Amino acid sequence: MERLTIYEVARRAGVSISSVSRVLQGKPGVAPAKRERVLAAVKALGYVPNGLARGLASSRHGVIGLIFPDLDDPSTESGHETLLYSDEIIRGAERAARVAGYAVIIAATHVSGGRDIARAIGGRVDGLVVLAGSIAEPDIAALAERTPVVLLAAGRRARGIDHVAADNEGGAYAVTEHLVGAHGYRDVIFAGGPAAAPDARARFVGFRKALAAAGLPVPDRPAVRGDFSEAGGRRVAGQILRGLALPRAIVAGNDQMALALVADLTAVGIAVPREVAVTGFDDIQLARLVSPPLTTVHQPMRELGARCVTLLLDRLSGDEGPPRAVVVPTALVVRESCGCRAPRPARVPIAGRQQT
Amino acid sequence: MERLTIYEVARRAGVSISSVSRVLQGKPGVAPAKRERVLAAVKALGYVPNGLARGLASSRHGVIGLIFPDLDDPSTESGHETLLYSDEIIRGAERAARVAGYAVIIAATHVSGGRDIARAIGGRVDGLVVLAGSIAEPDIAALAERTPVVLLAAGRRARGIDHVAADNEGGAYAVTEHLVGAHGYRDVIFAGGPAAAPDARARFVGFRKALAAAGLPVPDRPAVRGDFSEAGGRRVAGQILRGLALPRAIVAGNDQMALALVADLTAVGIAVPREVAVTGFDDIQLARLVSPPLTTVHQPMRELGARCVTLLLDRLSGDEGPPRAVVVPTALVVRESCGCRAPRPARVPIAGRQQT
DNA sequence: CTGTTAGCGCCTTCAT
DNA sequence: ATGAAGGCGCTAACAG
Repeated sequence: MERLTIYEVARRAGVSISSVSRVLQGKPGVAPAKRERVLAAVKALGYVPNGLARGLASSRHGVIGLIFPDLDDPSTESGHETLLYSDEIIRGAERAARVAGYAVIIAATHVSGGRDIARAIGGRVDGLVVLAGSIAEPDIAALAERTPVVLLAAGRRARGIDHVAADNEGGAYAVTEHLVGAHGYRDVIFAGGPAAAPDARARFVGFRKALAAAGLPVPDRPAVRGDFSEAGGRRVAGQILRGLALPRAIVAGNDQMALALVADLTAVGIAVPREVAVTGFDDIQLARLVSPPLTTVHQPMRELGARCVTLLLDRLSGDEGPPRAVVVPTALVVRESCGCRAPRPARVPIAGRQQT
Repeated sequence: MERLTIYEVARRAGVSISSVSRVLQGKPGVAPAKRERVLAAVKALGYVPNGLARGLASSRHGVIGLIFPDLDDPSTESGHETLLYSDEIIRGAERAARVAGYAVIIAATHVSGGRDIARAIGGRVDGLVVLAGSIAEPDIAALAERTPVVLLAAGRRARGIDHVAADNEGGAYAVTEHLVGAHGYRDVIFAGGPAAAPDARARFVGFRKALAAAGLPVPDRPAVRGDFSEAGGRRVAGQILRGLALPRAIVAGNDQMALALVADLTAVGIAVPREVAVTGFDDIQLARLVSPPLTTVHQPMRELGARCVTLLLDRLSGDEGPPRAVVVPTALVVRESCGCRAPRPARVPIAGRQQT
């Protein structure tokens, strides 16, 4: 692990470091022969330019920071379903970044709050993608003054900050419409998420609009409310079973709740979707594995991550326009929990079953 | 976003840049009064040291690289269950790193293979944590020559490279023993993962040992084999239903397969666990949401990520000892798919059900 | 305790 | 087309 610098390469190739630098950056103005020799030397030595020095000299980090909430931290607004997808978001962001020659650095906000992350990665990135809930709004604003920032999935778009979000309202509208339209259910309720969560609100809005469009009575607020977690779903199930009249269909605020709902409903002998239809939101992996497969709304997490990065890159390359708000479309995924009959994979007849 | 350097802070505080530097690094040897003034200036200016310059000067990036396979890339050994957890791994790694003052940079390997990532982040990290399957072994070896590398979840520990893995064998042993011991099942089969996957093999080994310990016949290879994916699980279900005699219990190579198995078995009217018990491996979130809740083996993904980082940090701080192989314990999670009766949450009697 | 002075490794004018 | 030389912002000896 000896130090290997551009000087070494230059010496090996018998040229000046300038030429090496030029070749490495693919800049023109280097004789083909020389270029070959440099390349050969680089390969022979296994030389990789020092990103630090390179960045310092060009005053460009080549790195984008990704800030997301610390899941284990009880003080953060956790339970937010977005968290479940940070993996996908990260991948989407990473890919978009790499295409543009950027790396992605990640940081989870800690208890201490947003001030920390400034120190943690503030000095080593060109820009930041901040997941909603990871940093308090005032802190974000402060951050945004010194660094380009794109907010992901925040509700009310912070003033003056670029913003990317999934079309929660449209998605909720779509499922609800499917329920009342395609299936003709009239008694449909919404199992909401945390009152504070922007996504949860947007979904409820979509739900109401769909109801209104169908000429059905529009509730002022969710019939029941969970917290986007499995526990929330169970609690909601309890509420429904205990007090409410059983509705014909339930639009759950997210898949986790929907799944828990289905589980608890089924456990007490209520058939889903025959007696009660249930839909989710997010399209988590197991939504299609459970029985019945969950009809839900797909969130393009990867694309969300990617869009954040491209937006950020635009800013980095000098885009000075007014703050943008990008809405990434969601998609209705019809499976069976709504009452539809999806084509099931052919079942092979059972061959031999010994024991019982 | 004007440039703000240490000089500005020094001027504002009426001291030399050295003092500012010392204060910022928490080094001793600065008069309390001066220290205060510096801190005040820093805060007033909102100064954040440039990580690039800092790194260059101290020849320490303060960054750890995390390499994992690109999921969408068909050429990578995907379907590997570890991938499902990269999120958890990342979080574990990030936290451990942050505690030590390091940031984490991530990169997914692309089709092009491992050579790329060297350029991508090679020059900007102090060390690398490489998830198995993301880079071909020879490339890893090459990498490890220039940078400290820790391998995560690789099978045969590459020669001379630090290595961290979950106790797959022990976990498989534990579930299997539970099945044959606690439940007394004798006809137990193993639904394997990809033949090449090291984890899959280790789990099979544990399975066999448990069988041997119980005095049962030990198969040479998995009765059926999937690929760790949901599709794999379905395929396995097909095989079992079609050709094999139905066993009393199935130890699936991972949760995804187990879940798909349960779904397909149930779909054709086979009761789980009454007729066939099924167990998984990994303990993914929904393992406990499905019905019946899945008995499985918990993989401490977060801890795996953290251990990789701490191991790496040891190396970075000069540990020159022989390569280490850390095995992180797994844990049996008994739920219901094995035939156990977990305490179910109390069911509230149904209040009012209108429509049917 | 404090300030001065070299670099860290590379990019980038600027001459040649 | 090519090389020489001056920073980029900071840390780390080194003198005071």
